[in-house]
Amino acid sequence: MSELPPLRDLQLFASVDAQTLQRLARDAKVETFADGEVVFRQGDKAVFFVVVLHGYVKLSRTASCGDEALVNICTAGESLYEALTPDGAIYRVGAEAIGEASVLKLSAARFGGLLRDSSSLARAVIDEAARKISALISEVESLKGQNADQRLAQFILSLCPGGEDSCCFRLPYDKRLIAARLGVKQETLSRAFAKLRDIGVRTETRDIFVESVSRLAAECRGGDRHAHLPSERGDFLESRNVVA
Amino acid sequence: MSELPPLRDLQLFASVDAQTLQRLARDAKVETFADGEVVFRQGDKAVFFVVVLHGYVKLSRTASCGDEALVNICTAGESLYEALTPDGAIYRVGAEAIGEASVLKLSAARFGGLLRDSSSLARAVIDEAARKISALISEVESLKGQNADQRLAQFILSLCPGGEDSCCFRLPYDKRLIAARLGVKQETLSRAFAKLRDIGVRTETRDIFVESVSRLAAECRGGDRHAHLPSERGDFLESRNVVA
DNA sequence: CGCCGACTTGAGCAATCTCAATCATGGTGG
DNA sequence: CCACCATGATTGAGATTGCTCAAGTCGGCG
Repeated sequence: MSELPPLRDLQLFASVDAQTLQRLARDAKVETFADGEVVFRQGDKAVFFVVVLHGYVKLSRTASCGDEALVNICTAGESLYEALTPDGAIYRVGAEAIGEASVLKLSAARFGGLLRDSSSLARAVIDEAARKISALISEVESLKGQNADQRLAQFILSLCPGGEDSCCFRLPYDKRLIAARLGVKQETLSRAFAKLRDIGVRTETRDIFVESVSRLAAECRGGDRHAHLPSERGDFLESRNVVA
Repeated sequence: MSELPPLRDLQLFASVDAQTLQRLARDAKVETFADGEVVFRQGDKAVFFVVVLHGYVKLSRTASCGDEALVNICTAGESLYEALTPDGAIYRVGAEAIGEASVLKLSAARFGGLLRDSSSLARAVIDEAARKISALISEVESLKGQNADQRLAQFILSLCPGGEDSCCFRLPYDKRLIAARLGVKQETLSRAFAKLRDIGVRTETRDIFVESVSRLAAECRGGDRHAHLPSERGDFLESRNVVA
């Protein structure tokens, strides 16, 4: 139970009116989780609307046959909106902290009420949903149309800070999770990393060094086979606001 | 340009207040399309919020390398919400009629304004977004965790009318599209249909006869390997409303 | 030192794709 | 009525991709 941070700083609430923000703050609870701790389970009654404050929270859905599909990895400022069923009654996916993480919990019932009263809050939620949809469409697109190597290339690309054509940075979480996120087995991911080595992507445990971001971007579009149309950076991370 | 149908009858607008509905109707345009006609193109400026009135509209996204991933097939009462980018400026996917179809076009600018003024409309959009998210999560889940046979089984299952354990019905669109929807090639789909024949799913061109729906449901959970946890009907089609 | 977890690598296998041939089926024009 | 074609669907054979299982490496850390 740590201090309540200013809600205004969260992307989700950036343009919500002050009064609503104040009301939200009134019953907001902050909770911290250690690595691997469960935020909520798939099937639980959805009593809270949850927003990530810091760290990463993994959303995954386990099918009746037992295998688990990673749905998203949410980070600071994102809600766990996609965890809710369309009727908002239960969580359709489970949520678990990756590394230490803290979240904001808002009473779902009260949140629903504020949604009715505040158009800026409603708008914020609509924008948030649009971002989630956008990210999911990107995921479906890459699952259907790209092989493991290309998906990894795109993922790394999405992590590259803009600006320089060569860059280095650290992977946000371990390779087991990256594999799950890309929808492949760890062994396959490992081999994909090996292939990227040939086009100037060096990896050292968790550190990545990209020789040429543009070279990498070309890889996403299919190695060397085709090569036209302007590049378009994939959005494993997203931003902005929606509808009209 | 046909008659404007009562907006109230569309699932999307079912619980929107009368005044807003009236305002929506004021500038709503109905447009009809023949099979294969383009409703809008990927990258177009998003000047309309579009809702399907009847028939099917295919949403697909073509990557820079040219191959096209089917994102969704929308039917009566559904909006083409997921076509919008998070900032609502352009369409991130293209829309095309499958067979004859008609849609409602609402000025995006005006729609945005009404969204601010009417909490019931905002709520309707939030619910719609939640349904889209739910469907997309199901799709990601099945792409990551199931093979082609299981995906087809689940798809057919989602088309079975409830009630009887055996049933027959007609496929809503041709196998080319079903293949795209499931993310496999037509040949693979054809072989998957052949396998389902062994477990009592007979196909005659476009007509399907399912001997035992429960037998089919078992197939989705992994053929015969595992068999616990209560069944849960996949949602290629969805319904209901959201967020506490 | 020795174990453990995370990662890598190898070899064989299964699922899916690709390319190509074949088979309805429905419509068209003679 | 029939020959002919176009389209969608099926089937086969071989190439690819990714998976499984198993072994091996590497870096902490007790």
